[in-house]
Amino acid sequence: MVTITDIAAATGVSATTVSNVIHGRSNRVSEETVAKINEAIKKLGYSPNMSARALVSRQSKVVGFINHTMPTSDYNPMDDPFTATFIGIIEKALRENGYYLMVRTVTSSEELLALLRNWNMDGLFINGVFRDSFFETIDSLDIPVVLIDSYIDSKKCSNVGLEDRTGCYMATKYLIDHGHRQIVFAAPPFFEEGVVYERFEGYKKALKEAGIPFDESMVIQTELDYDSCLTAARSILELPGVTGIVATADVLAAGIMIHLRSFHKSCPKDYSIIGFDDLSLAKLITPPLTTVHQDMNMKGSIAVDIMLKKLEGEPLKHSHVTLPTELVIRESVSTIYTKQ
Amino acid sequence: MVTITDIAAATGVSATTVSNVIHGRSNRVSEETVAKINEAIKKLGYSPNMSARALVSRQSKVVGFINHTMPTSDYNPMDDPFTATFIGIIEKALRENGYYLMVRTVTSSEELLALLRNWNMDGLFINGVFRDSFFETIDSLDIPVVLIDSYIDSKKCSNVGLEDRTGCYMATKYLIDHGHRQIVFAAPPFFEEGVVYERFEGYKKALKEAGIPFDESMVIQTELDYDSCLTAARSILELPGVTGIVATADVLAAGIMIHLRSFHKSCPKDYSIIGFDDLSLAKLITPPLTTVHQDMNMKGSIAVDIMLKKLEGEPLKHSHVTLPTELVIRESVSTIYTKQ
DNA sequence: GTAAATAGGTTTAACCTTAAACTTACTGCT
DNA sequence: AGCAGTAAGTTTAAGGTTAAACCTATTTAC
Repeated sequence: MVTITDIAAATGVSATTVSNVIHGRSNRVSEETVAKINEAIKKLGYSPNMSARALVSRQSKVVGFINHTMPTSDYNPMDDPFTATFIGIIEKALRENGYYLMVRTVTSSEELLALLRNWNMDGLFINGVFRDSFFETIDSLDIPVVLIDSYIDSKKCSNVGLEDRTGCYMATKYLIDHGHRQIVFAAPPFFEEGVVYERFEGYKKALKEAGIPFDESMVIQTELDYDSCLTAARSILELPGVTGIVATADVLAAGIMIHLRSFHKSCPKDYSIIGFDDLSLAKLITPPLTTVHQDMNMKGSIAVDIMLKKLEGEPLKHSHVTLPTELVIRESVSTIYTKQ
Repeated sequence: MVTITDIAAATGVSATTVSNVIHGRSNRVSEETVAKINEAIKKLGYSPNMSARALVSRQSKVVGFINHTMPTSDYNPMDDPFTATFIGIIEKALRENGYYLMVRTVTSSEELLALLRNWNMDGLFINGVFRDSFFETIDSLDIPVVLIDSYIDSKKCSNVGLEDRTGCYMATKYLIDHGHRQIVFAAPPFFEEGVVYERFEGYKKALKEAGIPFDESMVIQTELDYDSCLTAARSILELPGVTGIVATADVLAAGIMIHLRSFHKSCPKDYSIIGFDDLSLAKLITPPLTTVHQDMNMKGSIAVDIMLKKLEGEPLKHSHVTLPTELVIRESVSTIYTKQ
């Protein structure tokens, strides 16, 4: 391993002088020496030992991407295509700015705190649903934190999220405007807080505005995998009069659609379905899925932009960003003409 | 920050003794002291400073997940759903064994070497196509390396891959067995080496066995995004007599399928299509896609298993693992009856 | 002409952890 | 009694880097 001392020895100066050159403090070093040192660095192939730097400077240049899950869950958070895309985007931006990305799943506050002590991380992206107790831990940290899709109110932590409520409101309203009155809300079982809660509120708001009474039995809780969608489809079949379905994820919409078809119910003839996310999948299924679009690239680049500004100590005005959603109209919704 | 010295002070012993307890070398410490120290660790909330450990021990407990791309490319390697799932799987296993995962994209040997010097990584997963020069660098490393889907022959590096050739052979043969003779091979433009090359060989082998002359014009090079699939579909339409399509990715198969439909060509009536990967997508499109299945969870867990064994210094017998593929028959292929 | 400032450095100590070498008190054996 | 062996530690040095304090020769200011 080539160290700063090796460079110093090779150029006949002290380690500190090499360090000064590396950090661009060249006002303290003659041009000639700077040139000599840079040459030696190149020739000997020196790169800094980040551990030593972290130890002395208490800054590691490591940013964590944290997934928070329940201890019991063996759900793979990376199965979500958005999480993955997101990581790709932030890794690139961090790298271009001299930072490194460590990916980690934690199940408790203690694990998170231990992780931070382990690595002296400079900043944190935190993804996933979490309880209030976990939030308190996050809010007490003194490093930059950017939350993703979190609905917890914090002065310190930034958040990058979506107009979930409005998005789902638009989707539901679109169905209502097309004559649907009996509309199922299909979602994974996280109604108490966060993204699903907000979307649920949007759904209920659209119903209320149209004077349609909210019916608890219209809520279908389901996991997102293919088999769970079958169960969801069965439940929907048992509800009389349903013509519309709002699903909080495209995979859910697509899964329900395909299983309904296996029961000889077609979309949009028998059921009109709207998804959420606008995955590439949405265009590829038949019929193409009407869905609420979210711009993942935007989400990623805004999140990393906030992080980098925080890391460089720039003051931020808007650190709670809520990105707009957009209803993308394709062919999974039909109009119902009611006799009147 | 609570350090080992704080624990030492709190319990009235030396730092070394605390270190010994932490590392389970308790034969050198009395039971009473062990208990006292453990209590203090818990109470004060000590976790080791990994930087200091790495500095002195030259082992960082960091494993890198490296994507190799061309410097010019702004393709996001994480957009591939497999890469993401893979990362999720290995992160979990590494975590359970006391390791940390750093995700990084590199574009050259120099970047990789610098990264290794930066962090003293203990091991490396390397993903993506790479040239021979890059391979030489990898092969010269003295830490465990597990390659993913690489076809470069190395004694030192392990590899976890797929029976790509056989998979694509089966797909092509399946089309031939169903009466198809004019079969397009659609793939991204990496034919010189690696995964695509192997699949291409499988395609040609099936053709040859059936006595069908290979026709260069049947090869369609295309990127995987939705719009590129349109171009690919157009090219296919211009080829007279084509009835079958082998695509090296499900997204490609699905994209071509949907665009062919926009030209009023249906699958499997006008074109029979086979994909590769068996993404969740494959079940959700219409018609459900016949495709070559690969078991990503298996791939991930085998890869991380090899890595962990290597990290613990266990000797390995089989470190080049080629996972079998399986043709999953759905509904995107029809039989052609030729008059004779 | 002399003090002050500046250029261009060097020396030292610290960051936290660990391995190696060293110490001390006691037990057991002959 | 004398010695080896062991239990239970401690001390020291090292790992690579950096900030703070220090040093020396030359230049500038008046």
